[in-house]
Amino acid sequence: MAAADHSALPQSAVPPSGLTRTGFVRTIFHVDMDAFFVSVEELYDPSLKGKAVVVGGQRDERGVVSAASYEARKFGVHSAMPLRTAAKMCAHAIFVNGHPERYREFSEKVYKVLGTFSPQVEMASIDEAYLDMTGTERLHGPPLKCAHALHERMKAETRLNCSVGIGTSRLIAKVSSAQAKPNGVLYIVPGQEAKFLAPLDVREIPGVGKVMESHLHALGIKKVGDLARLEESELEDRFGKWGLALAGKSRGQDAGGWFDNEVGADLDAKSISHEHTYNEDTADVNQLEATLMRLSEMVCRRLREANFYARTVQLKLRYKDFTTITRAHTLTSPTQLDTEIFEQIRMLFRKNWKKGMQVRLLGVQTSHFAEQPEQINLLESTRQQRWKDALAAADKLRDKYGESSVKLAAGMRGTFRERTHENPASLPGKGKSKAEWDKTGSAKPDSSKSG
DNA sequence: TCTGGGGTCCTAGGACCC
DNA sequence: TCTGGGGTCCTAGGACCC
Repeated sequence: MAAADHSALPQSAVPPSGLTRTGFVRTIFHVDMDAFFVSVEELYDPSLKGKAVVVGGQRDERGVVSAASYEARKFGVHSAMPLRTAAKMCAHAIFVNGHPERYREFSEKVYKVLGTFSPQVEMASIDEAYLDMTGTERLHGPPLKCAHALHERMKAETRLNCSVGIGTSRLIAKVSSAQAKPNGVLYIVPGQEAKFLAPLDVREIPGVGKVMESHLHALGIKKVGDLARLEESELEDRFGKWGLALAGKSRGQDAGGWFDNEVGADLDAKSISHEHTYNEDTADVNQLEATLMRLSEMVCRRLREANFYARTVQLKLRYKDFTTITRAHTLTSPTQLDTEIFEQIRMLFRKNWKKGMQVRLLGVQTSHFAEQPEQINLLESTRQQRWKDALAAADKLRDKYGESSVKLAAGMRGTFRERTHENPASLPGKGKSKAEWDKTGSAKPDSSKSG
């Protein structure tokens, strides 16, 4: 593609300057809950209020911070920081284990409140959402008034604070909600997008992380305004497709990829995975394969819930020194059966694990989903049906009595050993273990389940 | 400071086909 | 013997987000 041929840019779905195809200015809200995990924990334990709180695990554990209270942030603690680092920076902080069920529950409450303002709601993660409020002025009044009403209703219904950003694109809404934090509302008037963005650090643009930031800094580009002054063709030459999107973003446009989707468009999951990091590295084959069995089961269970059949199975293997490999295999016939997924995973593991090498993390990922597997011969399919029935029954038991109540015989041997000394919390009667954190809540809440 | 878990999207090379 | 290009699928790795 010629660099100057901008007609090929991916801007057809949303024309520049926030106009819809029919010519109206789009009004997008981005609603972001303030310190979501911490705030939910405070509702369960009010004594945490106003204190330095770190959610994600205990101070001496292998792991990272999921969320930190504003009090803890004053000491430099932020999410994704190792727990042990956080403990050093903020010795008096209170460390709290995460409770994903609680967050999912509150996420659904949030979703319900948002649904009373617009039919086009899209949960972008467990604690943030986009709303298309285009054309709702008659019903809800002008954007700022509406946003304040939303803010109040959210507080009344969930006892949680949020921040709201309003703009003519997802990008502007998202960036402005971040500027509005905490507990604020910010409206970027149509036409003022570039002016609003110009003084911000390039890092404020969603999609610009550590690496891109340092590339840009090397070019002397620090602020979004610097970026906007550059020629699109130069950005494209240097950074390819991404550079082109970046040029659009610097002017406030939803250029390319997911950003161009209509708000609320139904996006099917592309992959389902589970992984586990050991508290202590191990080279014990039994323990390793038992973990792979357990991860395969967890993944397959979710495949069945979603009625997906996976064609591609991927093993993730991280050694003591943090070097990480992934090895994938694509099946001729898609599946959602524990035994078949595990068989592939175990083959990949045996072929690629360097025997005796200490392992830090194992992961199982499935992707390339199909609705139904191609039908194979009759004998094979009745055999599979029996497995399916058995697994459905097992899923039900797990719902009733907990994740650890049912085990397939093949996974028994090493599994028991692993569970007893590495993971006592997952024994019957002790509730869900941290290892079984299941962030399905990060996807859009499933209204068919909740209502 | 010693680095979680669940995702998405992009790149790049090789195989294979037309 | 030299010389193609395009398209699609698969795999591995990496940046990024919450």
